[in-house]
Amino acid sequence: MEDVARAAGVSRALVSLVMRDSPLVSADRRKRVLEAAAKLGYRPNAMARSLASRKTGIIGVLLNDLHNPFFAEIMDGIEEVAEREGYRLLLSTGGRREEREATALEAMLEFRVDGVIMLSPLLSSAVVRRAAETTPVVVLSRTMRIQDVDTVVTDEAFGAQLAVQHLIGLGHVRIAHIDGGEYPSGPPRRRGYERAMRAAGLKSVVIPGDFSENGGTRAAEEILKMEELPTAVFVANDLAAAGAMARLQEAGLRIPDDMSIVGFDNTSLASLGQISLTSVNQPREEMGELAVRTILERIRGTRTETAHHLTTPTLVVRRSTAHPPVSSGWEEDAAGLA
Amino acid sequence: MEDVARAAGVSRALVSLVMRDSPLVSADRRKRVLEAAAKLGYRPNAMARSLASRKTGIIGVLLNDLHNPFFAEIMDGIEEVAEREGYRLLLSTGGRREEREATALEAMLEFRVDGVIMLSPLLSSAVVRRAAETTPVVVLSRTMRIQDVDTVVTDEAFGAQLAVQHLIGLGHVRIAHIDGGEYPSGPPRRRGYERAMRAAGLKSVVIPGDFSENGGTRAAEEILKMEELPTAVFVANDLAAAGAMARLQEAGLRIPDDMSIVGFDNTSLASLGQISLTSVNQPREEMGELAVRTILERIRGTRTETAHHLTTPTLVVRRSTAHPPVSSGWEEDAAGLA
DNA sequence: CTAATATGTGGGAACGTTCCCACTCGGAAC
DNA sequence: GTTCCGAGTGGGAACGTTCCCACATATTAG
Repeated sequence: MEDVARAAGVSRALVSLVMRDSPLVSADRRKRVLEAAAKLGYRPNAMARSLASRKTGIIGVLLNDLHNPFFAEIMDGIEEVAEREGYRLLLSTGGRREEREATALEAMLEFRVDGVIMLSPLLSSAVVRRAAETTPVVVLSRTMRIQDVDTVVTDEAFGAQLAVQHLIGLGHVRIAHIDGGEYPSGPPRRRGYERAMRAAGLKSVVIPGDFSENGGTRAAEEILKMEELPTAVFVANDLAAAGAMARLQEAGLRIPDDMSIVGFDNTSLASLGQISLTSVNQPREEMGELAVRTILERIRGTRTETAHHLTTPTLVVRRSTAHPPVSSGWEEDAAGLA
Repeated sequence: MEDVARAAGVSRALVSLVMRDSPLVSADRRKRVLEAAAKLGYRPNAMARSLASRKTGIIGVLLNDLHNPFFAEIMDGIEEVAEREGYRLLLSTGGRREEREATALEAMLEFRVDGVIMLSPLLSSAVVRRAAETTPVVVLSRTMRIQDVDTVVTDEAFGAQLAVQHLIGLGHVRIAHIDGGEYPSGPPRRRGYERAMRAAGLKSVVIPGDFSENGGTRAAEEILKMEELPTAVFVANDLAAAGAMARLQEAGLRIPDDMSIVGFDNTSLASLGQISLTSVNQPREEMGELAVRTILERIRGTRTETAHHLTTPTLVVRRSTAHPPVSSGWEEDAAGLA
């Protein structure tokens, strides 16, 4: 910068103003500075800038699992707003392991990011609270009621109810649920399922899962061992639903003729032609955008109360659900129920 | 840091040494410093540290498309080695748009990252060359022969040959290719296909595609319009293969009975039960690890010559390929060829 | 023609570290 | 008992910016 100033025959301060394109510089000098900068191949040092200005212009995003398309789609929304608002993103992955997540978070805090967005974090709420003392924090896709920690979540339980009600409406009565274990969205989805079943006077059957394809496959095996097969399965997410579906088909069941399946998240996986999975949609891009806006309010100090945003899921019907098989003998009763 | 030093009754320099766990500090003082730091909630400022030490301990990773599981799997390898070697990752996405990629790259350079790994970048080689003048650069999954730009690529053409030879071995003669357009891996895969076809004395038929699911679907429509259908299709990547497969099945073709399909990348998509796609495997995790090691050699100055690593693809056979239908009347000729 | 007001411009002190060098101090060697 | 040594410690100058304030210059009003 020193060199650029000298080459352009101005002071350091002026170069600084030009680099941040401040409007208080005359067109003439601005041009001279830019030319000198280009000639010398000068590139501002973001570290020094952040140090001096005490802000980084960076929002940290704690990503859990790069393999789950759900997160990629939320990122689309995050990126768009961040770019528009002139913020950079520092992504980091937790790889579904709490300890690694903590390390990644710590690194972001050492970088003095202006805010942190956590996607479905595994972190204990104590750790999150402590982070929030230092910098604004927004948690996405996990309910969390901590002072000064804003959240953006979908009404997971309601989504589960939509799924169950859709199946009931088709005439299903024996509806099983492959759950997501204790990962953040697991319990609320399970509760939504149980509540909807109870409301319809039906019996809940929960098979443990873990949001992974393999988990879905294993759970499907459990189902195949049941002495009376369900006619429909509501699975905690699309990935597990795909796994379960594959296993059930392999066992000779036709989907949806012999068994209906509903997933959750409506990821790109669900819309694949070969899978064509009925699924509960979350407005992912919108959620990502909302998260950035929420954190910007904090960063800019526009808001100080804690905010909790709840988005509403919808159901997307595809070819994996249909009426239960006639042979099951339940159709009429079920129709009556719907 | 000042405060911590005062609280522990030592000098700033000593605190600095403790924070970097230098061995030249007595156990007694170290303990005192750590306690003071914990009590005051002190967290070193990574910006200041980088500024003073003139290195960041960060490797920038320019990611193209978060939606493609291929990149997620490479990231697994990158993360593992980076973590083990004590480097942080600064991810950034280009979203398959050259301009955004350039912005993201510029941002990394402003941060003075210690090196940049580019995954299948769209960037012009001039831009890459310029970046390489500032900081070590490794390009992954795109051939590039620039002084001081190291590369890690799979032998794409060989992979394509494996795919074609597998189909020929099964007896196919009319084998079409849905290509990847001008995205980095498109041309080498197309050339590999053409070469293998020529070597077998067969006629190449290339349908344009773009590595996306939709592109695959559109290409499949082109195929359906052909007056003599091919009995096998080699698609430039798994995503497009899935799209094509769905469209062909919708048109009533059975896979693999009526038509065989081979993909490329062997992503998690290919192994999904419903898709079960024969695909060319790239050692993704290994490639990620290799990329980090390669860049570390540069960062540490262990090597100064430009390095080009070539990994060898393999074929993973699944249920999407089989002998051509007997009715095609070509089986015997083809068997003779194989 | 002077004073008051816009506009730009420049210098110096932060920002929170690391790095370099000079120093102290206890113990070993002569 | 002096000298020497090395482990451990402390002070001051970077690192490359931004920010604050004072200043120079040109423009306008009285």
